[in-house]
Amino acid sequence: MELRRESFWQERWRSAGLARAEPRHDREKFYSVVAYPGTSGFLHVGHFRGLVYADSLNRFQRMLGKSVFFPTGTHASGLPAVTFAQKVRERDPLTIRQLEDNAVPKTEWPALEEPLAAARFLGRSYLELFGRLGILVDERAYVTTVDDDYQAFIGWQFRRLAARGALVQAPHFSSVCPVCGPVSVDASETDLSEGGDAEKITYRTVPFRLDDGRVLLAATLRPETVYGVTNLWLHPTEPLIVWHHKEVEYLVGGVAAPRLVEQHGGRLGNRVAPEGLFGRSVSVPLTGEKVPVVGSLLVDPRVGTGVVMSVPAHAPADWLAVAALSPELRARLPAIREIVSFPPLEELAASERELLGGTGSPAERALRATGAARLEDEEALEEATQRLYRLEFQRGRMTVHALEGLDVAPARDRVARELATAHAGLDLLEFSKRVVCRNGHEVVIRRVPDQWFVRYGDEEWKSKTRALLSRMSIFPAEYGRELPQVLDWYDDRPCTRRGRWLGTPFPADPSWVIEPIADSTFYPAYYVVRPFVASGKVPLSALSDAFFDRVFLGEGAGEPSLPRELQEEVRAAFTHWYPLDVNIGGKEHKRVHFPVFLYTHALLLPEALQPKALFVHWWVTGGGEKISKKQVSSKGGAIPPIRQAISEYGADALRLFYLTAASPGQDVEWETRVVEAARIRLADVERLVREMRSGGSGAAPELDAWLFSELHEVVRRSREAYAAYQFRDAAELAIGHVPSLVRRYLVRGGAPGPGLERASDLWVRLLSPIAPHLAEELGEGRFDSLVAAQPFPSTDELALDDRAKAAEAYLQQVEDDLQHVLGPSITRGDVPGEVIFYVAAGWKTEVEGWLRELTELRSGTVPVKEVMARAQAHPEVSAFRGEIPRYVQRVAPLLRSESPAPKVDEAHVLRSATGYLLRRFRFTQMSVYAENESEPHDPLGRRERSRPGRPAFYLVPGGAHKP
RNA sequence: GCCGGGGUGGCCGAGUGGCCAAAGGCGGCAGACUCAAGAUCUGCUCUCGCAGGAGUUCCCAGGUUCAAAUCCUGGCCCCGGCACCA
Repeated sequence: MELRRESFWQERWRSAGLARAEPRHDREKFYSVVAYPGTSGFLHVGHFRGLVYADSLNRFQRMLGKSVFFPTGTHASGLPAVTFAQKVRERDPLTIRQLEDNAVPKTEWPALEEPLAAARFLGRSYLELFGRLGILVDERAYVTTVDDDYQAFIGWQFRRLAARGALVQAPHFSSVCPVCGPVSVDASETDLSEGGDAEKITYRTVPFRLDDGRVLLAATLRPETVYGVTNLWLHPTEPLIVWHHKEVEYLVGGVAAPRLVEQHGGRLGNRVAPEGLFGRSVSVPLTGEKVPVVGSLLVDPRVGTGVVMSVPAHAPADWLAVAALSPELRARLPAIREIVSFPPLEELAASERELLGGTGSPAERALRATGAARLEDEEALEEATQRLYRLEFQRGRMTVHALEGLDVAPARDRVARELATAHAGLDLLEFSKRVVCRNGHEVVIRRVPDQWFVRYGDEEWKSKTRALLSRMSIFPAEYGRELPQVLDWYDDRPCTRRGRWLGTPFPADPSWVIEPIADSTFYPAYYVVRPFVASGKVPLSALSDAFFDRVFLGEGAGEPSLPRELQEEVRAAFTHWYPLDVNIGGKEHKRVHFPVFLYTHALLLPEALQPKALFVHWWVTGGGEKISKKQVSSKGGAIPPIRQAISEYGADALRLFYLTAASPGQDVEWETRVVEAARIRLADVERLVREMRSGGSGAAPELDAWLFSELHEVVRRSREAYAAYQFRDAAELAIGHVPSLVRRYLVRGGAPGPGLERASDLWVRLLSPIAPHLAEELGEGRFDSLVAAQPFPSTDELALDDRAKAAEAYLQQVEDDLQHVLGPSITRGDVPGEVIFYVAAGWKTEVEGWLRELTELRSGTVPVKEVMARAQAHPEVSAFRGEIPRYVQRVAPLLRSESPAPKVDEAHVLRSATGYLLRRFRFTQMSVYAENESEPHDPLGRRERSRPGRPAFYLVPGGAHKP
């Protein structure tokens, strides 16, 4: 099939209105969505996996006679389009390459420098690409999240959430570029040039008061160790800065000071040289003990507050630093105290035992185990620290009086709380690594005192969501097992941002913009409304809360400016398409989109309208990683742009690749040779179908009966596969299994004719959800409509003929055996001879039947006696008493792992296949005897070998035998 | 550490008690076709055997079973999430 024919068929589907969803109350419906793409740039081959799954499923459902609704939209909210536009403005090389790859004329570039325009443009380009892959989308429902009507919908949704108590305001720490505004720190790095994988770390601060009233503010991740502090460390030369906060003068490092101001307010004061502090005492919070301040190079001024608690018994670095102190200094420190104990050694794992072997403090023992002897042994010291900290947290128990008997983990929380109550409780948040925004500024963490949250942590709401989940089907099942746990840890989520984001203004305070995850939890509902708005039937001005209450909730009298019937029509459309049958998305949605989607539906809709299934698929990867834009290029990049891939391999080949390269719960590596192989498989299918129709006399009725029986099974299994979201199986049946059946039919002497004509028409329909373009091409002129509008094959169409199937299975077994014996000589074209078959005598069937019964009764032993007893009572079998014991000995062990031989007239099957067998194995002659026929030619005594379903045969050397 | 998923032939990847030496694809080998290459077609692709057989395999070690890639126990390793940590 020529690839340009694909666009021809796409046009035909369009003009036939195949994708247009009309509520049909006389039919079942099917409504699915794919998580809509964001607008960070052009789509690549990694984006289409879910869409192809969805389209195949939708096409299947359509062929079942259902009315199908498949809308899409574009998720333009947030920063991606802003960043994209900016990169266009800057003529960023990678972005320019994308524009060129996607054939965007230079004259249009200036328009894309504006974020909204860029978002809309990208969205249209997505829609166009969907079409090119043959994905049927109802474009009348297409919407972007920056459209006015969508924003009216989101406004309603948030007012509804607020009315149900689902929103709350609380302080929050969010990532901000001090110059450019809020940014999102995540792996996609849309807003960043560096540090997308950074995590937020929360240090607890611990105030140590000097006798002059100033406070040295230490930062720690292990506040419970305050009970083991012997001194404070400061960097020997780095100056400190005074931080004035609520009447207190804190002394902190120069890096931490501005961070603390971002997060807690206050103002900065003078610099203070550290020298003046060395040797002075500070008092330890909670214990009141006095400890000295000491200088040490172990302090990294960039981390924490630059004021470090020294806990030598439990921190290897502190132990080393204390050991290095002069004796005079050393003498001023209080005794080193151990504050944590461990379970007895025998209860620990080997690696833990090794760490804690020997004597001395835990820090000392860890140092010994790792071989770290000096602060400069960075690697070993790091290992000692990591392992000890982890072990203390997991297995340690507090021994200090105030916390005695508590495990370390709860002790840590308790001390943190006590410090917060007794003192200011000023946490310090820090990134785990440098984070830099797109424009090169370092990103900071800023306290936002009045952040809006969606209350996903609310227990009542959560349990409603759990209940919804328990009623749903989740594919693949592993994700279903994972989801309850995801809900367990789900907590309140910030839902608004301030800054130059695209999105809907937050209703209660329009200075906030609703953030991108939060505006995409209920959109399948809006798709139903959108066509009414797009067509002008419902004006933008009518999209009031009263309207949405009426349509989605069935509450209230509706929007007064709209005719009542119209609103009821929209309401009816909503209740027709809802509940959503399935939401399809990639694995990146497992912990973000899908949970909030469930939450929102659980809250807003009654049970009957809540979604029915989730389907999650893994990624298409390049080089083992999620495909990045950098890899995608028309000029020799590892991965071609989707446009190029389509024109090179064709939409159907790409679809087949997505459907068959791996099961959904598995990443699949993009490999052009595999896509190429898919293209070739399709070409084979096409050739074969054309051959099937080349006219001819057909085949023997038994062969047709066999083929139809096999196809009957194929149809049944296909339907089961789609129902279970096993797209790979469905595709493999249509593309792999059917051709092998047809080839067998042909090779068995079947010729094109009525049987194959019929089979081909069925096959074409089977292909339609998988390779829809090819199916149309092969179905052209053979149906009363487009193939995509034909009914999916039904098992009723073809009779299941067990006898025909059994006969063919028997013949294949015989062929396998012959093939095995003849081996590669056939390929080599060696001179074959004559073959003589000996079909097993009837008594063998009888005996095997008995054996099957008996072996079930007495496993393990060979029941010769029982068989003989039965044989005595059986006149026909008893005639062969002499042969039975040997036969039973040989066959009994085999039966356990064999299924019963098909019941067929073996001699008849072999004789009817004579021509075929002669041809296939190039025998010169072939004859068939019954084993107990009077005088078959059998010089080697082969006939004794025969078993039911496994005839014995004798390959006459050189074909010398003449009967 | 907790939870979830996994470890299969040269590679990718199906397979969850017996029709499994294990689908399909990729790669490799041989043959057909071709002036040739490519594409295509056919066969082979764990070891031994060359009369349809035998042996050894599905991370490792045990176990259950007449029968284990599949079930159980223990261990090692990998991935994801959470927790923890620097």
